[in-house]
Amino acid sequence: MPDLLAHLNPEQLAAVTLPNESALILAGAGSGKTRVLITRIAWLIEGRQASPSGILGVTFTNKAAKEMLTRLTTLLPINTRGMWIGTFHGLCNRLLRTHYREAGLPQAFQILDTADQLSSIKRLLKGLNVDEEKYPPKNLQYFINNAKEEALRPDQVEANDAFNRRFVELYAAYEAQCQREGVVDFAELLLRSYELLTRDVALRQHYQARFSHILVDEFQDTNRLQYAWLKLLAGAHNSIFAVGDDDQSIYAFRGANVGNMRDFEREFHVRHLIKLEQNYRSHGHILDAANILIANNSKRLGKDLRTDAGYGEPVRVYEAATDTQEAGWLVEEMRALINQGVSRLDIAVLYRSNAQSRVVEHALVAAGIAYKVYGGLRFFERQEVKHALAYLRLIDNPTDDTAFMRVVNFPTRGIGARSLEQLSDLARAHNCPLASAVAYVTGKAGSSLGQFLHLIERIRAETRLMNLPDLVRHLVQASGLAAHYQNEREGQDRLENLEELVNAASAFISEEGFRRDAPARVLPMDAGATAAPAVADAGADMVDAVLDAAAPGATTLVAAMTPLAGFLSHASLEAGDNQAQAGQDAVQLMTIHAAKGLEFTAVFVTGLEEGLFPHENSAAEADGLEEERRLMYVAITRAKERLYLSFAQSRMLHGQTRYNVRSRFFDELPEGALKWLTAKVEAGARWGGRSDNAGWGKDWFARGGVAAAPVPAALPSYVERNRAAEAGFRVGQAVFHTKFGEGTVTGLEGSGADARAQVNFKRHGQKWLALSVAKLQLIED
DNA sequence: TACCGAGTATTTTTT
DNA sequence: ATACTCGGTA
Repeated sequence: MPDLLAHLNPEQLAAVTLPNESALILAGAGSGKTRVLITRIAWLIEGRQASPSGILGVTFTNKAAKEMLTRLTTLLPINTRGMWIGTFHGLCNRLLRTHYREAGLPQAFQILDTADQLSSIKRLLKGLNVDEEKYPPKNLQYFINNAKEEALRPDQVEANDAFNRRFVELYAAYEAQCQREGVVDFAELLLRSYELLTRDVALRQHYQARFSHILVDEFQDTNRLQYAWLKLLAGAHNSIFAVGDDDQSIYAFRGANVGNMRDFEREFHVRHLIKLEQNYRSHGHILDAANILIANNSKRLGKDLRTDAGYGEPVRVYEAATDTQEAGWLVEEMRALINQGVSRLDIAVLYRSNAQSRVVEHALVAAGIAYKVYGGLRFFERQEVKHALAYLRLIDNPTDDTAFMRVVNFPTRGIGARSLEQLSDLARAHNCPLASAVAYVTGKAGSSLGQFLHLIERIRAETRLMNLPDLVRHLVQASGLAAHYQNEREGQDRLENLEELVNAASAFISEEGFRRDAPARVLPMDAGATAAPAVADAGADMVDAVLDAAAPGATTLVAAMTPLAGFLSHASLEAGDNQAQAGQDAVQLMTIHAAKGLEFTAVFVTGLEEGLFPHENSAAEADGLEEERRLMYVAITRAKERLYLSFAQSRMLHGQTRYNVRSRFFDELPEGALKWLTAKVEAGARWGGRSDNAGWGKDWFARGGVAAAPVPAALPSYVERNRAAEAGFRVGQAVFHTKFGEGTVTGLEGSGADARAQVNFKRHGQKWLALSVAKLQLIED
């Protein structure tokens, strides 16, 4: 036991050894929060305060869950199998797989990822003849997910106008469609298991009795539903050990609710709020910059990072004339670092938005420096992989219409849009899956559809006793996917990915502890679509059958899934790596969001310009600026030894040159920690005396916004821009248009007769208007 | 059915 | 600039 606790600092030690009651650990960047989390688990188990099966560890990403599990295994010689450690979604999937009947789901229910969900919604709208212009599928998707994350079913959503009432109706129709097809989306995983535990008292008590210790990572990122879910599992007696950092909350835009931290403190009567403020990552100047910057935020729980490392190098600041020059400069700095022996892997270029990577990439290519861009398509999201998965889904669940539609005519087999429309009409008329509706289609269309169905049934029969990798391999051939990509000019990569899918299946079997020769599916489903009800009724047998086939000692939880169902869940829940090219010693390029949780010896934060970072859109959002500042805080705290901040006076964006001012964040950093590589030009001097720094209201952006940006006199558009400004047009300005009504200027561009203003109208959204034509009136306030 | 051109929309993203 | 979607035509 002493070993376990050795090398912990006093705060870490206090956190790890807290008594069994709910606690909030405010863990700053680089303060060893993961270490505390896993040491806490190990300490609980070693001291026999908890058994492995009493532990519930929740994270947001699969990566974090995996790391927790691996580090735990190195720390403790025990087997971690009894523990439930995983993502919210992964754990909910487990719960629903185990209790699919109580949850009202078919055993082979499948998980829709975001793209699947969207195509499901599009199909729904088409079937109902809904005007997609008026009710854009994306908006409906957002509406549905939002409602679900507030734990609201259609009958609970408040709709005050006809428009929203229609949305609610469509939400209800979408739910019915998912239920009919035996699929759940991401939010549904959470909501279903939340409702299951709410409704089923015995089940709830069972799990409450089991999980005496609940530990949550990245607590600041939880949404309302996740918080409610945790609360439900905790019940009256279990404790929650919540670790998080309100200063690193950067996901409000997708529903994260930092307020959960305060609610948690209050509702769980947290007596111990422990702050981990000792930072083991960054040198002093870097930390100072981070501390001073974040102190500008008002809604904080409060925390200051400190380090034993010296001040180290100052934060270097560079002002470039253009984005190209900025990229050129950073490549030179990078060269110097590499010459000093810094590994390329230890150098990162961070930016606010993905579009900014391009100019940096160009410079790196020209300089011959290897680099890696994060954020592309992930493995399981590639079209060829999704096609193969759709076949797999159809084999496992014939009622999955999303999968059906995806591959019914891929590779092409002469089934056109007309036939499919006819088919979906029939399916709707008979209220049955597309696969079953094929029987009602007559004529030539009917026979091609019949052949497709026959193909699926044949593959299902042929693979009945196959293990998962063999099944996947066989399917890739039998479906015609392999032949299709062989004939395609650019198909080589896709073929390789399909081979990789076989490997992924193989790896999945090993990782999950399935016996290698266990069949991928256990129950015969050869009767096709009509077999679905029988499958749903066969639950207990199925579990026994899989248990029998699974590795000795495998948990029921894993065994409650067939290898195929498990693999399909895995594919939806863990989309895989999203790096462009893996391997090799390469410089890392990514958005700041993607960099959260990572650290690098040297970090370049680029594009620090008003409008870009803080992003102009954040002006319109509640607490938008504070979130941008937290993002900046995250960016700064990624750096261990060297931090470079840069901005450019002009930048190519959306095919247009924009002139920006340096980010306000420079004014919030301690001058003493900075070293300006270019002369620092005072805001006042640049702006012809305009250096108002009033509070930020609805026009905070206007102070440093695009239109007000000082432009070197030599640049051609300067005079015109000024003229526009003289006319009173500036970003943030409220305007009125006779047709579109009230709005706010969000951008200005062009010159003379071409001068245009971008206006965000309250009722009509964003529009570009030519100033010479549009009758825009200024609204004074 | 495949390809082309017009139109459009470009903050951040995990599950 | 660019990437993606959609609808029309070969």
